[in-house]
Amino acid sequence: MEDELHTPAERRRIRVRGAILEAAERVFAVEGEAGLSIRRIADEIDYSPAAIYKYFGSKDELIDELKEAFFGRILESVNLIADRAEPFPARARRCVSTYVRKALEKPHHYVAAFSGVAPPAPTVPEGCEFSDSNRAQAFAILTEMVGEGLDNGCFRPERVRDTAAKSIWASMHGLAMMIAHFNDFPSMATMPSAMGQDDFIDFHADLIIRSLESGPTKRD
Amino acid sequence: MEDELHTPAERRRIRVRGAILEAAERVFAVEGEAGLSIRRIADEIDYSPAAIYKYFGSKDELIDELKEAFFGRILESVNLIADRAEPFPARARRCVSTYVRKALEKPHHYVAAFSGVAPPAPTVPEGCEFSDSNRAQAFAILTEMVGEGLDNGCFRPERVRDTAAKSIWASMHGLAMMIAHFNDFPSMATMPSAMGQDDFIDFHADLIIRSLESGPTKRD
DNA sequence: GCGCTGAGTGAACAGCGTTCACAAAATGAA
DNA sequence: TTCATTTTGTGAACGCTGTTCACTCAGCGC
Repeated sequence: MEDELHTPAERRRIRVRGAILEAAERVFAVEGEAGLSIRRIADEIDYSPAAIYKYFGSKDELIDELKEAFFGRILESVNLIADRAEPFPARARRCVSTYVRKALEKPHHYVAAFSGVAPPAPTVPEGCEFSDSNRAQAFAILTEMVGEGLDNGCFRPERVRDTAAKSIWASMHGLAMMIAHFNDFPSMATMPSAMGQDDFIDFHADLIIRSLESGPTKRD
Repeated sequence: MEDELHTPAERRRIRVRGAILEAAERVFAVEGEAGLSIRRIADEIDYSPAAIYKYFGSKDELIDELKEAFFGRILESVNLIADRAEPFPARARRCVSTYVRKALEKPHHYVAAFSGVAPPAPTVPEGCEFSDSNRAQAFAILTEMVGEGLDNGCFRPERVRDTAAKSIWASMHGLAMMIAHFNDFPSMATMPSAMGQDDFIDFHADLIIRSLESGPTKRD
């Protein structure tokens, strides 16, 4: 593809733009949306705050790019698992647990990506953080996975694929949010759990996939 | 109990405090955390911004009270269902769907309540939004429900109660967040779904409970 | 009436996102 | 090279935010 940009001006531009993103990423990962200010980024890269606006239309636009890129990386990892040669229900569980683990590598990113509330009216999606592309891809991966389970005879056929896919997404999203929010989940301070975080992710993934499985509940 | 406060000063104080909370609640429900400022509340109740600080230590403290109260109301509703005389797996599903529906009555409240990220280190829980009381209650309701299912023989006994309870919480939390974030979930713009939001909540609740059920997968 | 405690206020501080007029630099054309 | 044009970067400002502080004033016990 035509990725090479020739003129020095173009190369300088994408380099500075990259530096802005990189500084923002660094601060955001540690301090979250609260600790990230335009002036902070400007300090970090030795530019004036106004300079940022030559590269990004607004702070929201900049942050959206961080979120989308991160979410894209999550999907990439899940895709790698989904395409692997591995017996099916185990592979499905692995997709779920991979999604959750990847999301938790940058909790601030993940939580922020889902922190907006869409307007209730059927207006233009203004508050929505995700590009249709990322949403569609997440959805496509899961739908394909469910379809495979149905073809295998591994999943009950009574429900349509996309509904089940969305349900899976909701459940694994919920776990990622829970762990990100309560740092000690599942072993909360008020009521400790015998199970560690890593085992719990696997347990949860198992429950999610099991809810779609057909036949007697066997376990490996 | 001794709820009656006698002196006029005391009564005036709780009245003004209530007015602040009520104004904040009103603005917050419609415009979310972004639209809620101390000056806005002050305008709404015809006080000066500084006056708010005679009643609340900080804006965060005020908002935390809104979130906790709302979450408490959700739990109240779920508790009502949990205590009802209804055949078991159906009642369990109803608890889940009630939680989600209640949460979605004020999406801004619910999302905001879970939007923080806890610090990774084993420090004092500073960023945590929930009082131990609310967390513990949510957890207790679900644990008791799972226990009942185990005693019924309705649930598989292979896992401990509190682990399953937390898994349920995560899954239903995920659905509430998804719907709050994507206003059109589950029927997203890129890939429409045949199922409406209400039916989807029931479907998801069914999947969650089903994942714990023992025996052949029968449906009513 | 006197003193005191608490409610309420206006002004200010530091920080925020953003804009704008302007300087400096890089670019393309002659 | 020289000139004109476009792009990149800046300092200062605007209006907003949460919060503090010295201050006034009303209500209360004595």
